Amino acid sequence: MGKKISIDDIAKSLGVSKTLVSLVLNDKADKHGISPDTQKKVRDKVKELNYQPNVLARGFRLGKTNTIGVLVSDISNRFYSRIARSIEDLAWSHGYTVIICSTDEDLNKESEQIRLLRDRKLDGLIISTSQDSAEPFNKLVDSGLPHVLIDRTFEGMRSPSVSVDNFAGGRLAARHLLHQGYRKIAVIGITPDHISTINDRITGFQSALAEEGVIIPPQWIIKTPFGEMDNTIKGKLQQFYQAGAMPEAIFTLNNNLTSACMLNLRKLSIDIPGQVAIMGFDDVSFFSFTRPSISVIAQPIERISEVAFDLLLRQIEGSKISEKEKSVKLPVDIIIRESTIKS
Amino acid sequence: MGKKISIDDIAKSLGVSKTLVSLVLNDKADKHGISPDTQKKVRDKVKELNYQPNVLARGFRLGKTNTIGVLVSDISNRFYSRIARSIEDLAWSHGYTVIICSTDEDLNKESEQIRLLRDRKLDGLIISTSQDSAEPFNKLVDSGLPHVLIDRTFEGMRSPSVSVDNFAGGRLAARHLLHQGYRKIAVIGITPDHISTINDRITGFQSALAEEGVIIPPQWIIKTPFGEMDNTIKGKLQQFYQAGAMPEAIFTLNNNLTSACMLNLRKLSIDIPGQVAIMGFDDVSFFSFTRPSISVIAQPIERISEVAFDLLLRQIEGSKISEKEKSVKLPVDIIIRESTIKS
DNA sequence: ATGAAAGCGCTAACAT
DNA sequence: ATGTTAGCGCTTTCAT
Repeated sequence: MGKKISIDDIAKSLGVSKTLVSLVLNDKADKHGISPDTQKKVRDKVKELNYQPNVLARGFRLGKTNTIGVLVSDISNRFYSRIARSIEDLAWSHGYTVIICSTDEDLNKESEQIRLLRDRKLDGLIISTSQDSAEPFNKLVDSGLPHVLIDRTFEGMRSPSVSVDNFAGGRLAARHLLHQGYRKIAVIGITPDHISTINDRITGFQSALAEEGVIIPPQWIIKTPFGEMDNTIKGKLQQFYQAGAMPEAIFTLNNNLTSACMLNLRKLSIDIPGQVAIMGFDDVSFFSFTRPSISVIAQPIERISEVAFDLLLRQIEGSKISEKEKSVKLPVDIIIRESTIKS
Repeated sequence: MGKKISIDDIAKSLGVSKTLVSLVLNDKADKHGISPDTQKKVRDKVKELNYQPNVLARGFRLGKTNTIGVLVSDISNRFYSRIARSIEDLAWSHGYTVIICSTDEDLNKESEQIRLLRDRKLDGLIISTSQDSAEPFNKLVDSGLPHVLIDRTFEGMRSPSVSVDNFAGGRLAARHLLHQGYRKIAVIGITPDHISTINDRITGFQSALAEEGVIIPPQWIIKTPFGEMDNTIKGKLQQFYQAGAMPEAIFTLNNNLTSACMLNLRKLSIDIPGQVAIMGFDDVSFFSFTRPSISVIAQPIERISEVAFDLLLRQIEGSKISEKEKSVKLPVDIIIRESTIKS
């Protein structure tokens, strides 16, 4: 309706300078010794005219947008949507809005998105990366764009990161399975091959198995392309089934894999855990009421989000992050349900 | 590394005016009869210097940001995260980024977010609203901010909207349940009371039941506050159970309710569908491999997103939307699985 | 076929 | 304690 009120309008209607108004509005009035009276006058007028600062002009001037970006492989994946949700809450409470981008595990798409978000002068980025090397992030560090990697990281990377102890998670899973008496165990992960979380989970898993002299044959370490999950899993499962060479247990490396695996086992009328046990990585509320309910390694989602946001905010605000704080590794939990319990 | 290149830099290094460069960059060169030669020179230099336009300056000047907002009650709800994901893909393919906001079913929070996004000069909004009246949106229409409501709408509202035929969905569910021989049926929805989707589902459900002379007693129409789902449902279920007055079937009005209901029934060791049948609204992939798998009314998520984005884009681009197109209502499907089949 | 210059709304260095 | 002014980088009207 009414045309846009600018800072100038309110300055003029008060017979003061816009500097003054700007100062008051940005809480710098006291520092500049502007009298309480004038301050009040300004604030009153702002209310009266219902002045809304032009955020774009401000951002343009300052090169700051109060917006952060969250890049994940797929926002409709429950793990990431919960992370996004937590970050969103934290962000809003600090006056930031969040832009969400799904990268589809495509490293070029991710680079493109980072470029675009950078052009838009986002203040910072929280990224679960699909890159295959630390290099792009070391460049990011050099460029000075605040960011923190979550979930997936690289050895010896200079970017701050918060991840989970995937290796320990793998070990936890293996120990439990071993303890239940399973020895012939398959693992299902996703490609590409460089995803750190997947690899750490696998190596942790293998290391604990190895201690008991158990080795997973190569054909039982399955990796499926993102987007081909269902087909790959269906194929492999059928193949095992028809060959009469089903593993005794399967360790699925993220919640989508767990679901896809359950679904296809179900279709083949294979009993869980009677014929195959299932152990998943990532908990999802549904897993507690499927039948059987599903044992998982659970990640501390809220905590990941909190630490990541804190690390990001501190960078944005210009504080130095010490080397110690730079790579946070959070513990995981094992939740034992029915899908792995030998009857 | 290198300091930021501006349009001026490239103008100077070419000995031309920045007008010229701007014209070329915005594909208005031909209209202004700028020679192909010069155009090429400009484009080459842009590449050479790796010029990145300052999006903020541009947005400031134009009052346009190539950003749209998506407001939903909770981005970690699977239904909304899938909608968000679809919209995100569409948006990116049209050069837009998307800001996501969760409103927690809080109408004030939603208003606040709309205000903030408007201040940020977002080009448009796609909203699954928590408001209790059409009024704020009629104001939005007047204010000229492009937007479209999804999922939830109001009668006689002037904003474009795309929703699903919730009434028909309710009927479909009722018919199926009746056909299976269930008569004593409870319904679980969420508060607040004005959510159109919930109400339409209920009235549709009741209308089909009524045709067979079946009436749901008031105490079997349960509504739980968002955020209290689990507790409310647990309480009610226990109460029914202890009173020995379990309904024969329960119609849960969104995917979270369905999950919470399944989970608590499970905890009480109540057999589904033996003791109670469950029919849900909203499909989730997990529902096909829970045991029992869950019958649902499924919504066309991709389609909702497509239509909504199209409607929004056309507004942003300034085309008039005809009255007919303004309220799109999409059909729903019923997916019959095990949770409602009488054995 | 091309350029000069104004101005979008804001902040901050520099007066006074 | 308050004001003047110069820009941030871009688009666009109006000249030439």
